[in-house]
Amino acid sequence: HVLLNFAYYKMSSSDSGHRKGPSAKDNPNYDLCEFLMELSAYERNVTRNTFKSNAYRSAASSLAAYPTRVTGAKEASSIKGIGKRISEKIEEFLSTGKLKKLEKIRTDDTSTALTELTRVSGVGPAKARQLYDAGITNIMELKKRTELLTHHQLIGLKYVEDFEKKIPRAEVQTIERAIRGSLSNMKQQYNMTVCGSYRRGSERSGDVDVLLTYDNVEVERKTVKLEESSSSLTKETNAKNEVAKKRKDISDGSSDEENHNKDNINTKKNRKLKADQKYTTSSPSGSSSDNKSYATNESSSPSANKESASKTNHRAMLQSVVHQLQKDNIVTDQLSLGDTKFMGVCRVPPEECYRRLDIRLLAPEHYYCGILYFTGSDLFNKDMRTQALAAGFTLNEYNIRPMGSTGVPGEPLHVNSELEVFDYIGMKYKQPSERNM
DNA sequence: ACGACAACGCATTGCC
DNA sequence: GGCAATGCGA
DNA sequence: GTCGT
Repeated sequence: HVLLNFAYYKMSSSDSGHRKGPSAKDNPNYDLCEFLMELSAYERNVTRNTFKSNAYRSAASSLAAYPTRVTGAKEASSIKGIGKRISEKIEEFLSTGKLKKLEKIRTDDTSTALTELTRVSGVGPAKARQLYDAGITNIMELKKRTELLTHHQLIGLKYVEDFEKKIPRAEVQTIERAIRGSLSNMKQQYNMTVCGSYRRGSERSGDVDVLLTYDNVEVERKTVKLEESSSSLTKETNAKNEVAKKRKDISDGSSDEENHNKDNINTKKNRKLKADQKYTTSSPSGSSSDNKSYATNESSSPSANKESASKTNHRAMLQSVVHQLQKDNIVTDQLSLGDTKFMGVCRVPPEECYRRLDIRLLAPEHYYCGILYFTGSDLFNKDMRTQALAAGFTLNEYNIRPMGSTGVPGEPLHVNSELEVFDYIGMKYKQPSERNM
């Protein structure tokens, strides 16, 4: 049962025991939600029917939000996401206390094995099947066959127990402080917000989801640099002006509810242009005297435009951040690392558990749509996107754009706070804690 | 009866 | 080597 | 499996 809860939480990344997060233990249909989630896991891991799996999960989610105990099939099928087949199953469960289909699944060796193997992060339905075909039926056996695993899966195996444990709110705060402390020692300063269910006020989180953005002055400086070293100036000049404009927008930005902007101080040190700065695209060169070893690639092709330049910068910046966190013994392992997203593992002693940590690096103009999106909840986002469409906008994790009459999205609107997004689409602002849907 | 069910970043594998 | 497809996660 | 067309 622990296992199934895990699968559920893993999918919903929501909290529990607070507000009305799906399947809080006090919900009157808790047992029904549980068996639906078990069926969801079965469809995912065994039959590999994602849509059925999602349908069961969606049904469980609706049921979790239902205020009273369901008493029969008729009542059940009135709930969104619950149709004929599921209401029949609910009926069976209510009258007999069990489900024949589920009893069978529980005793099925293949099903049991696949579900167990997918406890390992990085092992999905396909890999689990592959391992099972190789004769591996549980985690103990898997530990003897590590040559079959990718790097991600090895880390997942190493911490399989820890990753199933929820993170108490106080510990998320500890981790947050540790990261802030570590990053404050870098020359490049970052704006940071911890999102996910934590930001919605949850007492327990599945992982720590950090969003970072950088101050535009840095981008501007580099753009200038590119401009100087470039033979074709037009594009770069435009890019510079555009960035400068946005920079102004942000510094002018009225107060937002979290004061993000304010704790991101631009010290003179930051502004100082190191003429002799060594830019490298590779090794962050380790030396503690040069934390700011992310780089522009000066030797990049002369036609380098804004996009390619910022891409290069992002990659180096995120690498630099991760490097710093490793140096300070916060990040212990890495699952993946790219231009915009790091996924890995952290631990802040004296805590013994290793925790999943995600870091996303966003361009400043994407920051507020980013924290909105990554704060969730999933259902809240879905609802908000729908309302956005109704109001003539399209909203995603990067920006909000007006929908032209042709159906072609227009240019992204400037956004300097979460509130502004709500305003655009005529929605009353909701505190993060009010977004648990 | 029948298609949609979100879209995407990163790692790995498959293919040329 | 390069690019597409696949798996996985969230 | 459910929903909308």
